[in-house]
Order: sequence, then structure tokens, then C-alpha cells
Amino acid sequence: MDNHELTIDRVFHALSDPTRRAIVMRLSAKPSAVGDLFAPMPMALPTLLKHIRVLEECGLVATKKVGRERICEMQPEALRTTDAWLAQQRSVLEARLDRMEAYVLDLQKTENKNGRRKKRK
Amino acid sequence: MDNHELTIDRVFHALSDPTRRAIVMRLSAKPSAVGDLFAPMPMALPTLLKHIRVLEECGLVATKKVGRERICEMQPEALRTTDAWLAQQRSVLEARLDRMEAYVLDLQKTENKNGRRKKRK
DNA sequence: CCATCAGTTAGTCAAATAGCTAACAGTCGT
DNA sequence: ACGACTGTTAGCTATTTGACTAACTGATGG
Repeated sequence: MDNHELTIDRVFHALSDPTRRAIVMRLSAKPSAVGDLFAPMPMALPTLLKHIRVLEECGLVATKKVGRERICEMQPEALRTTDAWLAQQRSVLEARLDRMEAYVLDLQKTENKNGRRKKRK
Repeated sequence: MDNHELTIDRVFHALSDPTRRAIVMRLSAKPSAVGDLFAPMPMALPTLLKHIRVLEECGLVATKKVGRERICEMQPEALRTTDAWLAQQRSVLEARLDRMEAYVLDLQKTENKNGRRKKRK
């Protein structure tokens, strides 16, 4: 019953498919009906529909029925949450690499001062 | 033959699994041997090994054999590439939403000037 | 040198995924 | 009212995934 859950699991999984990433790119530019999204896609309509459902269930996209069309549009929040996870990892990782680089540079400086016979046995 | 490909597909897929995200988080903090990663995981060793291979094949992690251990460490580049994709979508989407908000605010202002009978039928 | 330690390979299995076709169901224009 | 338009549902299939156990390989450490 409780679909439309915004779990990082689901969002990453949704974005792992090139068709779904293409949909996300189009919907980021502007909301569209299912038929508009379908036009350029090399697959059957029900297949596309299923991709849209996946995007909906992870919270990346919301849809509403208007007449006989279904309009799809991006939900900025899901994108932000996922971006935040990635940014967090990057910052932890890159902070550590920077510290390491600083440490190595410091080592080199110390070596230059204290002992130059390093290269000989 | 050509594994270790850094495709956005593979990176997103790799990150869609909570076990693999946990590995990424630990390796972002510091490189570790397979055994260290294994210790807190509630699964068999070969299962963990396979997760590590997935991370390796998408370019997120690199490993090297040292004695009888295998040391794993993060590859910052893969994280950056994926982060860039997400950031790009966010910027397109949020720029559009901002324009739309501005437009709506402008409409409201115009209405306030021209016609106040809006609320009555 | 041989037991233990740290992975590794191979093989099995259930569930999930992405694709298809065929048939059905609301809406709209005339 | 009815045909065309736009989805939608219901199966079916092949492939991939994430998990397991059992058996194997290559490095220590004593």
C-alpha cells in the first residue's frame, strides 16, 4: 500500500537504467504526457509505462491523470536526497585524500632537510 | 576482458544495494582488507566478495593483493562522475522551477493591480 | 613442512527485472 | 453513439541478481 517510498535504494536502482535516466532528463526540462515520452523510445508502451511506475515508486516522479493523458513531472526532493548522499561520501573521501596528500608532502619536506642519502643503499 | 568500466549505469546499480553502500562508506573513511569489511557483515564471505567485485567492475573501488590479504580502496573519480550527473539534473530542474515560481509571483502581482473581484463569482 | 589463515572458485537456487503481445478501459471529437 | 486516441492490465519469457554451501589455492608462522 505504501508505495512512493523515497528510499535511497530505490532511487539508485531507478537511475541505473538508461531508459529511466533519459526520462528523468526530459522531465527535468519539462513535464510531459506518457505519449510524449513514448514517441522517441524504441520499446513497447507497456514497457515504458513500467519504467514510469518505477520512477514513481521511488519518489523521483509524480503523475496525474488529465483527461485521457497522464502527465509526469519530476519531484525535486528525491533528486536532492540522493545527491546529498553522494556529496557526503565525496566529502569524506576527498577530505581524507587531502590529509594524506598533505602528510606525504610533509614527509618529503622533512626528508629533504634531514637525510639526502635516501636514494643510495 | 574490459571490466572496470566506469559507466553511470553500473555505478548507480552498484549503489542501489545497501551492503555496497555500507562498503563505500567504510572505504571512503579508510582503505581496508576484505576480512575487515567482512567482520560486521551478516552474510557469507563469498557473498561479500561478489559485492566487492561489483564495486570494482564499475570503477568505484580498486583492490590489490598484499600477502594473503586483499586491500580495497575507493576511487574518487567514479564518485565524482556520478555526482556530476545528479548535480546536472538538479540544476536543470531547479532552474526551471525557479523560473516558474518567478512567473507565478509575477502573475499574482499583475492580478492584484488589475482586478480585485477575483474572489467573487 | 604443514596447519592455519585469508580469500577464491564453482555450482545451486529463489526472486526480481526488463522486455514482449494481446486484450481491455476511459475520454474526446464528430 | 461510436470510432479513434491514450493509456492500462494481464500474462509470458529470458536474464540478472544476491544469497548459500562445499571444495580449493596460495601465503604465513612455528
